[in-house]
Amino acid sequence: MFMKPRLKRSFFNRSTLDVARELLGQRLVKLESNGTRVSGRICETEAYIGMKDDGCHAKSGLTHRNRSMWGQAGTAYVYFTYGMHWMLNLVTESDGFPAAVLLRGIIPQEGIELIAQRRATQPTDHWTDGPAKLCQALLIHGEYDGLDLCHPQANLFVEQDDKIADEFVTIGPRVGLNRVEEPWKSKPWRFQAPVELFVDRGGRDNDATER
DNA sequence: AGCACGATTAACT
DNA sequence: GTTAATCGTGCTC
Repeated sequence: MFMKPRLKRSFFNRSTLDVARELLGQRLVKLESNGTRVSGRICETEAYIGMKDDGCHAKSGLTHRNRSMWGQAGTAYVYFTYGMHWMLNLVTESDGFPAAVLLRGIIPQEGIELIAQRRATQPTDHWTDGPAKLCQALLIHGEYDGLDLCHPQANLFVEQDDKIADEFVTIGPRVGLNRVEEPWKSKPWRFQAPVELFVDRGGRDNDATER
């Protein structure tokens, strides 16, 4: 099994909307300390863009909590919310401009046994279909805030994988922004790819197990 | 110093 | 569809 290249900083150092769209289909990988790969293909993202965006944490200016958003593209912005949940964002655009893409869902690919353990109380379909759920599955927490995913030795990164064609991408408003004002509340900055697109159609060793 | 609330999840009626 | 869980953060007094 050959390894695909990791996404470079030039991928993240672009318009946040482009990055959010293009991340669909790409593979989020966590390398555990024993070398085990736990990964999934990204199927849902949201863009948060600058201090004017009322839905973006950067709206309140630079604080201890949100400082990672001002970092260079490819930096992780991991924050804690609701007293119990961690969320993973990937910082975009130029160094000094606060913007990031929230990863809201992945389709499990590798390390399934570990994911099953970490998400043991929930059915397969709901292992990684939410921003806090995927952080549970990959054990991503505050120590990852500020991590450079483009550093050659980072144990968390995004690997190149097959793109998702435009015809399959659903674009709509971001979710969970209850008290956010218009026009920000309704900006179509959420990108989704359907789960069916990621099912393994076999073709290699598992033809016999299909059908 | 106090307080309202959150880029959510899981359990429950 | 409704709601408890659970606490750091940012804003007001």
